[in-house]
Amino acid sequence: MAETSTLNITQNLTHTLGLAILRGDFVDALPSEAEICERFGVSRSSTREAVKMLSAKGLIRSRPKQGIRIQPERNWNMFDPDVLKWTLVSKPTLNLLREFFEMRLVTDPQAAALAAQHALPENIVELRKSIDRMRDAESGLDDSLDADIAFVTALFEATHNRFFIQLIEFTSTALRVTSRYSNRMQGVSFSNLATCIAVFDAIVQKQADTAFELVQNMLTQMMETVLADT
Amino acid sequence: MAETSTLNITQNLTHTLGLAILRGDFVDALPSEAEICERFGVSRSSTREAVKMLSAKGLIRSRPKQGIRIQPERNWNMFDPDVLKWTLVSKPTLNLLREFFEMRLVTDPQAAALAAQHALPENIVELRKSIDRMRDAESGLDDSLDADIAFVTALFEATHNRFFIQLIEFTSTALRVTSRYSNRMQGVSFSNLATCIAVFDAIVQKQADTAFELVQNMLTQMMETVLADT
DNA sequence: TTCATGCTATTTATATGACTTTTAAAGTAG
DNA sequence: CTACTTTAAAAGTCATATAAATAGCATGAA
Repeated sequence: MAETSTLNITQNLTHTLGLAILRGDFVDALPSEAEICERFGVSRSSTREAVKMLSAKGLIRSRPKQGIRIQPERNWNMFDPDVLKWTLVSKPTLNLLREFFEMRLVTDPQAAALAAQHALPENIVELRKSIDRMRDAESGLDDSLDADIAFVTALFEATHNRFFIQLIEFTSTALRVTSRYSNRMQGVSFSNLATCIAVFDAIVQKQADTAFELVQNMLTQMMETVLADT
Repeated sequence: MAETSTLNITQNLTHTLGLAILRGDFVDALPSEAEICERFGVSRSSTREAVKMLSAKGLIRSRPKQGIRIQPERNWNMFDPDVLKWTLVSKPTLNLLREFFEMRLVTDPQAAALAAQHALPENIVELRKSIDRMRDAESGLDDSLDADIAFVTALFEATHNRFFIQLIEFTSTALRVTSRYSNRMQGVSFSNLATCIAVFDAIVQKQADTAFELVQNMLTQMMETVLADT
């Protein structure tokens, strides 16, 4: 978690409206600025700032006379951690999980392969640390989810590709939210310690193909478990 | 293009500041709100709204007393079309192109495979239309870049996976910007008409593996051409 | 010294009101 | 029926006042 602070008014309104949009509470437009102010008891400044934030994430668009209209889903920035979180919280369907896995099944094996090619000593250090944490987690000395996320983080950082690195937030947000909301997802990430060690070894030895296949197999198996009774 | 309107003050400031951040004009913090107002001759409302937009994209974070600080690059939402555009415009390096291709080399073949599995009749119609446009483009009756983007769009829509669909904006933004700023990228997308037709056929016949390989080969070849003299 | 506690000044956060610009839709002239 | 004009609704912009958060300093006790 670590989200220390009490959210301020603007942040609060942003989350409330964002979640409401994702939940489908509004058909194709939001109430006018004035009405939002009244309904939520906040000033126009805060309302406008919240609207700007949601615009920046592609959810809405506001224009004079037309009001605040919801954008077609294509424009929603699904890789934005907030948007992803609102999506997962509001519609945690099996279908969404399937789509999420379809994406990871592409990105994660390739991340492992790129890591094997581009990893620097400091990346190896981080990977080793995360493996240690996973080992600790097995004996209850560390949190399993946090350890998994640390491994994914170290793995993706080792690719030295900014687009893959961006996916760290994507993946960890999804893991955190789903693990909190769905029993089905408990412990579903890189929980297999033995395989992770094998991936680590492959990366150290710069065996990209091996790393690729190990991760691919691990995810395929995981996906089958999670989506078993579709 | 089609971006009809003159940008308003807030949008303008957002782009100016966003680009400046990506260009590295600010070390680790932006000037204070008050100073931004003065320097750009805009009101505080507009300044704050622009700041909120950039915060929503993960570029900055503003807190009382601390001011407006630039976030670590990990938090930047690279899949946001604006952020991607600013990145490409400000640092169109060969390395960035490499990273972009590494990503497409993973997503596009898998998109083709998923399209073969999940495409509905309407998706086939759109794919066919885009192929027609590419054919037109060859004889100068249509714009080659637009036709390519139409193909990518139809392809990714056919996956029926919202994360892949999100990548449409990512890919088309990158194609549009790079083709405008770099001669090296001229005509670099799906320009090979014959292969695209083959991909289309594979999708129609639900041959996921074939579609996957065709796209992968096409992109690999394209990548080698573009990154030839690294 | 060293650590905690309270003060202060700076910067963003919030609220309010006035005015401007954009634009969909109604109205009007031809 | 078309093309132009008017109107009014809603967001866009500006200015100002006040509140809240907080980094850094100062003060004082152990």
